[in-house]
Amino acid sequence: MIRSLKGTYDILPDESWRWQTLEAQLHDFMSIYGYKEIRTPAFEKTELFSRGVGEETDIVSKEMYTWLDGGKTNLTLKPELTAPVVRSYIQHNLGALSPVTKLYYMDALFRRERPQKGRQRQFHQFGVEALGTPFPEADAEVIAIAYEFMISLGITNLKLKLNSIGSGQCRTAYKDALKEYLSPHIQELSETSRLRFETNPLRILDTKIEHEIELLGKAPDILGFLTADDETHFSEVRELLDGMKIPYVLDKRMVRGLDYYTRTTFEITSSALGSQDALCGGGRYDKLVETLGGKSTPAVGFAAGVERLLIALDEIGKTEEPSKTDIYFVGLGDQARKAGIKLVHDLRKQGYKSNYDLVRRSMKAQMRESNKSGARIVLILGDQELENNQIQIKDLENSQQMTINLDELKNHLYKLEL
RNA sequence: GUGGGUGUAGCUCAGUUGGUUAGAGCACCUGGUUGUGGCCCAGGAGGCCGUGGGUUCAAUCCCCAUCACUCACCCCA
Repeated sequence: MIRSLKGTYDILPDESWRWQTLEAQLHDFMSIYGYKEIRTPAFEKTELFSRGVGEETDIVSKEMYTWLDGGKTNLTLKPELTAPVVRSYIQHNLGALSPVTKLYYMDALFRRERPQKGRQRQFHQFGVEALGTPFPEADAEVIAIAYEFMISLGITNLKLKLNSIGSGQCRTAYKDALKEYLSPHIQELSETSRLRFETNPLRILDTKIEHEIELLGKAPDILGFLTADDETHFSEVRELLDGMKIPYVLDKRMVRGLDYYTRTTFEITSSALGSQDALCGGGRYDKLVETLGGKSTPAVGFAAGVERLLIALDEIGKTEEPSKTDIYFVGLGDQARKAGIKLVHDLRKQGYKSNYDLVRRSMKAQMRESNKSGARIVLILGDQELENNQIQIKDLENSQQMTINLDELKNHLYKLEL
């Protein structure tokens, strides 16, 4: 038997309606905020990610599905969505149409990791990017979208974590200060932390090892290194969030895994998830457009994990699947079945969700099927009714049944508000 | 890449201290007289007990390997 690959899975009919619902909610929500959808290809040149996301990140260094196309071009299944969106933004010069470009997406992405709860190799994210503005209003709007969308879905136990990692100059200064603080303790650090000490010291802040956390408690504070401008920006973001009554906690140890972030970073977690508890992560990336060859364009955005959202929604109880069918036709005998097919065809053209038996089963079986289908109304047609141009109409909720003239069927259905 | 757990029916799981026809619940199918669902009752279909090897008179059970799934680490959505 050929099975789906590790870390990939099928969304089966029992599950797919939840995805459809979520997608519909997303589209509605984004139109309220004035964001437009963008869709980019499933694969890109590898260079886009190594340059955009950062050579040293885990994503680029060990998680990408990369191959040589036609023996010469290095391609990669997208492991991340911001870089492709920015690539498209530059390529089509979207910035020329308006000072601010507000985009959203929902898409599949690919990372070669060991799967676990809330982590697959092919998974889905939705997210937004607001390109073209350096102002805190944009940070606040993007954070508000992430937070309020989850609230609107009914997810509880949300925790919004906020931080600022400053911009260029102060980051360099902070890195030095952090290294200076840590260097006398370098023997106490774990192997990975020692490696990061050389490659990317900020990531040491991410550690989950107890004694390292303790050690870092006395480390210099990144907020103390922010330039005056960075500081103003950050406090305005907070002020705007306060004004919108969006609750957050400051987490100065939160450093996002991708290289392109500047200033504001944030993350939303939920205790409904397992160990992979981040529902959403994002922040400002003022240098990325430039890095990818566009003109200097400040921007801010986030991405959220769709599978994780669905897990969180599971925890608060499943919603009912919307009714599958309204009308079920039960036919007795060849003539009636044939007449029924024409009748159902007609009803379907009028938009009624209607079904009939495709395997020529007994009446009892057809009645059972009608019940299972969730139909409210059963139409029963046999030789007797056929002769008299009549049909039986049965309400499955109260078991009331009556014989009506076929010509009056539409009126009856209309009255039932189906 | 590393570690733990688990592989028996479509699903959730029993079970055999190694012994001949491997079980339950749910789901599915067919019936319970003439053309009527849900509840109930009866019957039925559906398993190389993950795969390969070893021990044994005998393995679904014990041993080894392997694969898959799963959770966790790393990291992230």
